[in-house]
Amino acid sequence: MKEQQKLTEEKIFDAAVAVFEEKGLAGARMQEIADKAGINKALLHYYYRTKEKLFDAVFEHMAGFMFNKLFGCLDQKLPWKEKVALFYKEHISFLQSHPILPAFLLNEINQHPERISRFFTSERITLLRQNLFDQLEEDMKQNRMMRMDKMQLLINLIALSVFPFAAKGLLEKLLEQENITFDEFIEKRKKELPGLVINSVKIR
Amino acid sequence: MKEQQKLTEEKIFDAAVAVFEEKGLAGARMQEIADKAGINKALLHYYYRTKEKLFDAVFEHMAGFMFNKLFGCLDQKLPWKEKVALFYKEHISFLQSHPILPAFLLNEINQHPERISRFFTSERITLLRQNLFDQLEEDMKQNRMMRMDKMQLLINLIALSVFPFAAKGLLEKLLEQENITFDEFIEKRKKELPGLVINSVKIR
DNA sequence: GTCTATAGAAGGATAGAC
DNA sequence: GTCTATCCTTCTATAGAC
Repeated sequence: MKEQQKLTEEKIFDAAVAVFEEKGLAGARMQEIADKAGINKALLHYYYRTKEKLFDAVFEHMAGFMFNKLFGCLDQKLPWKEKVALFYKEHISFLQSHPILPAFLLNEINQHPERISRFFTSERITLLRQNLFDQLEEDMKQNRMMRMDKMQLLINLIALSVFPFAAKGLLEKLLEQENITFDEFIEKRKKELPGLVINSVKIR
Repeated sequence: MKEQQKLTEEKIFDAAVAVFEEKGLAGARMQEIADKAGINKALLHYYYRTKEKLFDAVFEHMAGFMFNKLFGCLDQKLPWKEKVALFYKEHISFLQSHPILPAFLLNEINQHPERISRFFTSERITLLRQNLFDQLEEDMKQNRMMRMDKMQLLINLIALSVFPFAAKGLLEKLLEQENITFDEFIEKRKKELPGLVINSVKIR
């Protein structure tokens, strides 16, 4: 009954997450999702009507997961240096648990940018300004860091952590030649990035 | 005759580049490529046999285009500071002319990493070591820059320029709220990145 | 709620005329 | 070399029994 239904719907959803993450909307097959969930195709449509609707549910969930986590780290009330340290610690650990999530999201967003409008509301941006940009402005005014465009700084912060995951396939090929694993590379990165970023905006 | 054949094959190829770049292998439709080339589906198969083979030709060409340009900038015999300046000038200008190329390549590489083995040979890596890493090692030894992992530094360099393009759809949504266009954002970035990167590895 | 069987559409590929 | 017409597989979606 209710309990069993929950389980089936969940099994479908989890299988859909796995397949969509790996293959994307266009490349995913309903049959593969059904197989992975241990049920048949008809049940997918019973619970989610269409492939698109199933994908929407998956995308919505994963995008929320990612962005809430990301903004969550940046919203903390902490001095700049500590905020950077916390951000990379938390955020990269999150990415290590979900290594192909960035590639999936970036690709689907490029395909249909309107999908994320709901996550980048003006309220969300206002919050970002209050919790991050105002703080940076204060630090710059006090000469505690180099004056620079705050949005550029935010993108730098994110690029340095997210890009290696978005380019995981490429990076692994590159690292193969150096006899180092992706995980080792990321682990080292997690330690080095905070110092690097703080250094990059230091006034000498 | 020969001349006309060249033109048709070229029209197909160009149309295929446009459609595959936008939709990816799985999302692209032979019909759309044919329409864009101004011919019919049958001709696609006459020239390229299968969708896969057409895609292979497109991918091979675009990947070569991207990586040759990228490594080309880094191979120059120039002091570190000038190399960084040249790299961002050349490389970002290239990306501005091909803004959706990174997203396309990264996605297809994640889907089939073996496709790029041919571009990351041990010879190519050896060249990179000689032309970039050895130089960095020398600069570090002379205390002209902070000691750090050279591969990490290379990825930082690339992440900062490539990520905004790989995340173009997302970034545009974010910038919308700030009333700034993607192009303006990139133009500013092109000016600011060299100083930032050099600063980030400076010894104080 | 879950299954089997199948409809129906889409898309890749080919045959054959010109 | 190029076209029209069509085949055939794949995939989404539904009908209907249990």
